Amino acid sequence: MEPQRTPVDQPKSLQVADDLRLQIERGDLAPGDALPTIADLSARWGYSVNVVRDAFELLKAQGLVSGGRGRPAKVRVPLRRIVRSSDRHQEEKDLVLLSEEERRGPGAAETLQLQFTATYEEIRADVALAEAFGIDEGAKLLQRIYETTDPATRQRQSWSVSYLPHDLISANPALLDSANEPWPGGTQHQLHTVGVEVVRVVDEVAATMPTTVDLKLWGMEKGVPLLKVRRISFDETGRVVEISDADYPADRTELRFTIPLAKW
Amino acid sequence: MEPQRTPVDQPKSLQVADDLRLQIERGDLAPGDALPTIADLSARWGYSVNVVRDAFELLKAQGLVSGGRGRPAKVRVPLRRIVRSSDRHQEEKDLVLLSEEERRGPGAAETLQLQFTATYEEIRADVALAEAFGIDEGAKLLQRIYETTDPATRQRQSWSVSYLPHDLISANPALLDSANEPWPGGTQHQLHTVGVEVVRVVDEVAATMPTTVDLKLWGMEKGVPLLKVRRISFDETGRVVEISDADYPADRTELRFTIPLAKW
DNA sequence: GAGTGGTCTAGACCACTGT
DNA sequence: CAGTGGTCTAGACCACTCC
Repeated sequence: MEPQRTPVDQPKSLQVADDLRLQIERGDLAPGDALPTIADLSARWGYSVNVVRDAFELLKAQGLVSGGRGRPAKVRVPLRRIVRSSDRHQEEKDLVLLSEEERRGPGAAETLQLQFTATYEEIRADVALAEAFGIDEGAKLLQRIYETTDPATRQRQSWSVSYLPHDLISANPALLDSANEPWPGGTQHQLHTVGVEVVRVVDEVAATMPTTVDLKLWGMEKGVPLLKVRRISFDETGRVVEISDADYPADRTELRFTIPLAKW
Repeated sequence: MEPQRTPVDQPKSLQVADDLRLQIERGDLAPGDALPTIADLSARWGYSVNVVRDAFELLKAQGLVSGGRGRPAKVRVPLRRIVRSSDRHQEEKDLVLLSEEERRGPGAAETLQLQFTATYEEIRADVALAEAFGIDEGAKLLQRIYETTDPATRQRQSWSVSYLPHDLISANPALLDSANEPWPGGTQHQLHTVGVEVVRVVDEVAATMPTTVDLKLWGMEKGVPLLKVRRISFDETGRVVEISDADYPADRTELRFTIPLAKW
């Protein structure tokens, strides 16, 4: 007989992590349940405590476990997700963002109200923006930064920058004043007041991991991606009239796009 | 004078990681550049090598650094992203998925061809699916699993399950045979052959971190989220005619939704 | 205060890459 | 082969939570 090879030869920390992950996926460990302690697992497996700690860290990076520092590690319990729907193409108006079902369902008592801030600034188009708009570099743009926060948890729910060509909107000075936010009807309405009609919107969706800075800024836990949406708005002539970049934490956000289909 | 408090009191591993991150963000370290070696950084900071290793691990989890095992760690170089566009609501047809610009741009010589597999199976609706479709639990469904792979890198590019109520489509036996994939015109066309017209599609987009299993399955690196899309298709009567769940690796995928806007 | 996880050290050994 | 990062140990100390 040949000596039996170790079946998989996985690192010890992976063995421990996978065992716990399977317990979580099977439901043996339910959301909110405390994991066995590090010392416990260390003794049970006969591995160094650091091995178990590495396993915990891996599970946190995978978004399966939360906790720490004095508290036992727990199976992460999913947060309620706010639905960002393309039906209302007016992010500024999105102070109540729950879907119909959720608004009518249980727990709708505390009608989730998000705190809202807007900051305006006039800037000059850099190369990237100039190209995206199809305008000259250095052209004046109105930059607007929006941020929504859940007052209950004091956690940021969204952050976005949007750019509007200045000459598009200078006809209506009210548009240049952030004190008018939130504008009823959103950007669509704002542009309408200066004779621009948005007829098409393209959303590009990506996801990345937050940096250490982001984690603090958003009050996120490790293992939660950031959803990144670049929205480009076009008017009837195909001209780009607004570009916005928005970030949403993936554990509190669901993006919903409703698309009417062309008939076959 | 009071003794000066340490300005931030960050963990050493965070100090090192943040310093490297800033160098990357500033461009001092460009994509593809090798980071200083662990031993090097350890000596320079006067910290234990394990501290620097923790820093590297953090940067990998943030998707900023790739590498390891014999090779020096390097600043991650962004992959080319395949655009999944809502314009073509026929994932089965999406064998060429590059955007217009990319198809015409440089590097379009090797017209990216994805390998495609489909697996059909008849199943019974569980509680969740029954509710989602608004049909009885235990009703027959056609389950189709699609997978696309980039033959060049042998990496999986997408994976999806879709469900169709069996009684909807049994009128056309060809629909039950996976040998007919990829069906020209996709699900829309397939349903059309049995008199069903899809008029509305709702895409729900979320993002999570891949588990250890996913990492191997997709050949992904740490620090890359998975994009998850649930697509629900409705016919003229508002009935749900198809549900599909698709996963895409966020480093190789961009989702694009084009939405025609209602006039103000 | 007892118990939790988080950080860190010093040092060992290994797997892999390049030459 | 030398040099890289990956895994692991044994043990120390700390920050925090809960009783």
